[in-house]
Amino acid sequence: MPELPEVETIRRVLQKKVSNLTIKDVVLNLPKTIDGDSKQFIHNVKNKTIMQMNRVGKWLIFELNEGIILSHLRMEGRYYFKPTTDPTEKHEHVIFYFENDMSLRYHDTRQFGKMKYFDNLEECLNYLKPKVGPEPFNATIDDLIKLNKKSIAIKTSLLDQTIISGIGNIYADEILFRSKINPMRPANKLTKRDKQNIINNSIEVLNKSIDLGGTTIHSYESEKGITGLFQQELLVHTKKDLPCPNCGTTIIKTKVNGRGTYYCPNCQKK
DNA sequence: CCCGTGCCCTGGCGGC
DNA sequence: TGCCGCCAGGGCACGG
Repeated sequence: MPELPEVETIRRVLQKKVSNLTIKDVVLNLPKTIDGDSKQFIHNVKNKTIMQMNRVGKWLIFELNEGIILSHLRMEGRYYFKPTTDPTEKHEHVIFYFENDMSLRYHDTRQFGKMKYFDNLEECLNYLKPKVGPEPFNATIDDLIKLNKKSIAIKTSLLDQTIISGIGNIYADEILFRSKINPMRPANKLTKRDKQNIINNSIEVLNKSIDLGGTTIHSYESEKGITGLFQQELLVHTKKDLPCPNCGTTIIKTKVNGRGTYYCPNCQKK
């Protein structure tokens, strides 16, 4: 489940591997992965060169010498860089073949991820604008003013990418634990200090996770054979029935808006 | 506008 | 050993 640190890790890896490579061919094994006309997509990216990799929130951006590929991994999307001669494996839905006998393969078991082509960066960013709010690194208390009108749980608000972008289910739990805020607390019941704590802890958690190459839970791999080390830094997420590292109280697992949620009932009182 | 629910999908796992 | 149902949850469509 790639969140900002995982996508950033992938961006850094791909930046080294695919920069300056020219796409000689594209094979679409699952056309619905493409948002828009899939035949047109192939035509648009063929013979283009990948100049650099960028990222906005959880969205990955391939900047071509002409045009943009925008990619969202959703739950289980991954990229593998392999020799062209390697046989196609199950769930490799989009394969880019380069001129150097290497290939980039988009692998997605659950088929939730999407790719979309844009003629230029401006169009791509305009598409993202209404979907993606500021990342915690650039967020201020004023960006959280929207929370004042929200009666929904703060955890649910943190997952709303239009308010703050890049946080997913794992980091939301970790950020709220570090901020000593109950995940079910209504967003409009937060104090100014709570909001500042959320921003500060978001920056800290995301940065630390980026440094460690992300988190690995269930299916996530930044690259075949390499797993994220932030897993070892998790304080509450996946820690059901284990003692809180802060006070020793048993960590509870519950659901908030359908999402598995872990918290310490003592440190994160309502 | 605000909010909750269900959907997309596959595979892993627990229970029997 | 096999089958069934549940769970994983990012983003979006839809309905109240």
